Amino acid sequence: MTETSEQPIRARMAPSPTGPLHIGTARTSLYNYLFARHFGGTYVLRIEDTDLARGTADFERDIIDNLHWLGITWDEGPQVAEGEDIGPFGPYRQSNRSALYAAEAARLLASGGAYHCWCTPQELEAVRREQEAAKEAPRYNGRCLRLTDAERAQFVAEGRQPAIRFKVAPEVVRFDDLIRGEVEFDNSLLGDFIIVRGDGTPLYHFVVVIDDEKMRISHVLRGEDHLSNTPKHIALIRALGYREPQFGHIPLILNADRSKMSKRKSQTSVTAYRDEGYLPEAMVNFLAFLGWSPGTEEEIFTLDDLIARFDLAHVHKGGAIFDKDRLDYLNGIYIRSLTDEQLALRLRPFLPDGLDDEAVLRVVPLIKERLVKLADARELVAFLTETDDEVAARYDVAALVPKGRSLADAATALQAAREVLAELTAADFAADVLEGRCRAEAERLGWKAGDFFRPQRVAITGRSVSPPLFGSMELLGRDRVLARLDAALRKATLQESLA
RNA sequence: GCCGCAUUCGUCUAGAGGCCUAGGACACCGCCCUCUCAAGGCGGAGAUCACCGGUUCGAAUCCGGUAUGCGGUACCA
Repeated sequence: MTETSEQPIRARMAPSPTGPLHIGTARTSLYNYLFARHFGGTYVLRIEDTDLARGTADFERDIIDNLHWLGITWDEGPQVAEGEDIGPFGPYRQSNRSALYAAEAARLLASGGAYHCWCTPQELEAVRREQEAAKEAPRYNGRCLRLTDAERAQFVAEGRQPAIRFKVAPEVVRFDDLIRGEVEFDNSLLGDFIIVRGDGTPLYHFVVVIDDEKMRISHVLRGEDHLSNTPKHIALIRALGYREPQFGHIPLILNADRSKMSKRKSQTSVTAYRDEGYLPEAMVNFLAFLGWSPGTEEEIFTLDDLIARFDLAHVHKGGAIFDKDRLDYLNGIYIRSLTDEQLALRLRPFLPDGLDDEAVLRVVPLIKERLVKLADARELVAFLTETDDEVAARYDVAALVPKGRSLADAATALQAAREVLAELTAADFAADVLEGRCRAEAERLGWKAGDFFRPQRVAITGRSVSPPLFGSMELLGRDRVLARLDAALRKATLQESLA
């Protein structure tokens, strides 16, 4: 396979801190990580913060934190936001590498591989419009390549700051994409492009090539949106005398309408999913399968499983829609695979402080298989922290009444249950005991158990959907259960007397 | 417009010429279980493998064309 070249494998992720960690970036980072780890290679994090205003520190922090959250680790690069770089090829933030870029630009200028361009944005825009009107490919017309010394002097005198433009050789560029196979482009269609702005800051296409070379990157796995950019990069690589890494372009993650996943149409920040209570295990498993499969029917994979099994041969070529239903399903699987102790720990940040750690651990068995996301726990356990009044205020008396029964019936059942439960001591208030008593009572009265339990469920939790009734009662304790039953009884009789 | 890439159930996918009357999973529907809701079990529906034409005894799989979608075409990354 092509991926096992003699070169040591070095892969990288190169996020730009222009926003919080994006789902697409996370997936690309994951694939690179899996690839590097699978082959025992080195993984590098490079922050692409060329020419970005301040305020990016927060985004860098978000990106690094969330990559860590996903379980992705790297051998070189900043390990924490604003932290020191680790690794022999730093600095790993492009904002700290300006001198390198300037030197390489000067080298290209000296060799004739690039030239100064004095054209203003307005002039370029005008040319572009003309070309479009003439139905030509819009590309640089090469004016500044043919400038006379006098013209050049004139621009300098005007105080114009030249950009640096790369001279693209008009040749067909071919490369063997790790995922798509042989791809070829005609670079004569490209036109010379700018690599350094008039203000001296370098552009993406230029710095990415320099950094990948200087950081000895052997394999560049990136989104398919870069496929068309690759011939530019190869042209630059050749002009600079660099070694060509292997390129692989992975399919895009799509919005529901099949366009490239975007903030406008989808929830794209990893943090947002994290805040909803998705588990990193589920996220990783889900993301990995958006564009890759092991080639079998297995579908539950931990990060380590993925490292062991990941291969480029099974990476798809077509894009994949981000299907939240499937993420939900996987999240449930991973939630249920945790021990109660582990789940309690993960639930902690999602639950009110009023519930102590002990209480959280006790309620976990009741809600575990009812959780799609960790945040769902809030509503499920609310009855524990709500006051008796708050619970009573949540429901209408009609909710107490089982189908086919009257309010008077419900009151009777409630009263009967109250009496049976009141006989128990606080110490005997255990789910199995409670259930036994209530079932016996239902039978004695000739009620179906489910119907008999309904008014109690509503009275105790304030909701007609709740965790298992008797477990809930046990957690609440004798006094509060009786108080809530009494409150329900009062509501019912009050209603009856009004009727 | 030009260039490039892609195209199997609604979705994620298995599939590398005969094992495919196309398999799994999610979602959906039904039944079972059941104190509600879930979880779980069982079953159902759902894809003329984008289309057309080749190659071949045989094509979802190979070739060509078309269509559609997406991406790129910036002094964005």
